[in-house]
Amino acid sequence: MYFYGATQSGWDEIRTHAKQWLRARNKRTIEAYIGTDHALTEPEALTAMKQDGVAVFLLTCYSGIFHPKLIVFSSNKYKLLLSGSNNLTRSGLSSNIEFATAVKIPAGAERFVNWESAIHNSSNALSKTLLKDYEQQRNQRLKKLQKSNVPWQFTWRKRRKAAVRKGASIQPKLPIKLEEGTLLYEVMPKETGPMGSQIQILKQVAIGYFGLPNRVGSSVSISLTNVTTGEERCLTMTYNSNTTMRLSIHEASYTERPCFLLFQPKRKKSFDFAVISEALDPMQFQFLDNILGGRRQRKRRTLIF
DNA sequence: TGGCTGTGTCTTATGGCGTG
DNA sequence: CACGCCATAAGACACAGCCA
Repeated sequence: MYFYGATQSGWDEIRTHAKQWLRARNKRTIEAYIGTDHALTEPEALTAMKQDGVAVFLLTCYSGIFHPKLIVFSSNKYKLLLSGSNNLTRSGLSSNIEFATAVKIPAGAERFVNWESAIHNSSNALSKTLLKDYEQQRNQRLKKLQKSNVPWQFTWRKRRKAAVRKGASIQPKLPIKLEEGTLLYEVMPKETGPMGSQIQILKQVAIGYFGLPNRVGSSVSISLTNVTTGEERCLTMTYNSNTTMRLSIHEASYTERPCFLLFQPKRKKSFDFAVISEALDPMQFQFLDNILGGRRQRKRRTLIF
């Protein structure tokens, strides 16, 4: 496959099917040629693909922008080309308006074979060094973007927002159900941490919801599971001397904002959580935004159901 | 050649400070 | 009290040097 950009959530959309496809017959392989232009491709996606048995190549020697969105199924006789407008991203595979078409060509079709060969010659197999280098330059770029106050997402003002009427009874599908005990927490545009991963927790919420003892210096360890990715981790929340309490949620980085966090208690000091971002989940985001009153203020909005 | 150890670098998690 | 800027501790990782 050939993609201008690939994200972790995009690969998550197809990884189960890809792995099943690989296992179904002997000698099946997947090769992925991924672009790095505009820093859309997430290093985590490349690592995950490689771990799942995909031969990953990064485009390194070309002019212009590497822009294809193409999947090729090859057999001895034919090649089936699925070419479209979507990248290997969750929004491209699920929520965007995209177009794709399928074309069957003979396996030896000269012009396409030459194209594939040219792409292969313009790329390098993903190595630790290559990945690290891309990751570093991408992080620097994201930091610069944040510092320059340029919003990550550009949306034309004339564009109408996703329409979920206030008080609408139809609830969009959320990764975490809004039931008794669910915490809906707004992420501020410039929360702290190197990549904006640190979320400050309101005192009332830290004590009342996460079980932090009400005295300076006390701390609580909580286990967090991202219900979208399945990642589980243990984090510490401390009552700092300046009455701030924080959590490092790297999924709520600058690139995902504006966004909401949803928490649901599982066991004692153990919570499921999900990030609902406006860019990736516009309907869900709008729905939650409406619940909180529909207008972001200087202070964060939060609600325990 | 392989294992161990010390050192440096980078990333992530955590906490302090200034300010409104 | 809480938002946003920043610093730093802790841990992961890479790599060189040494020795068996």
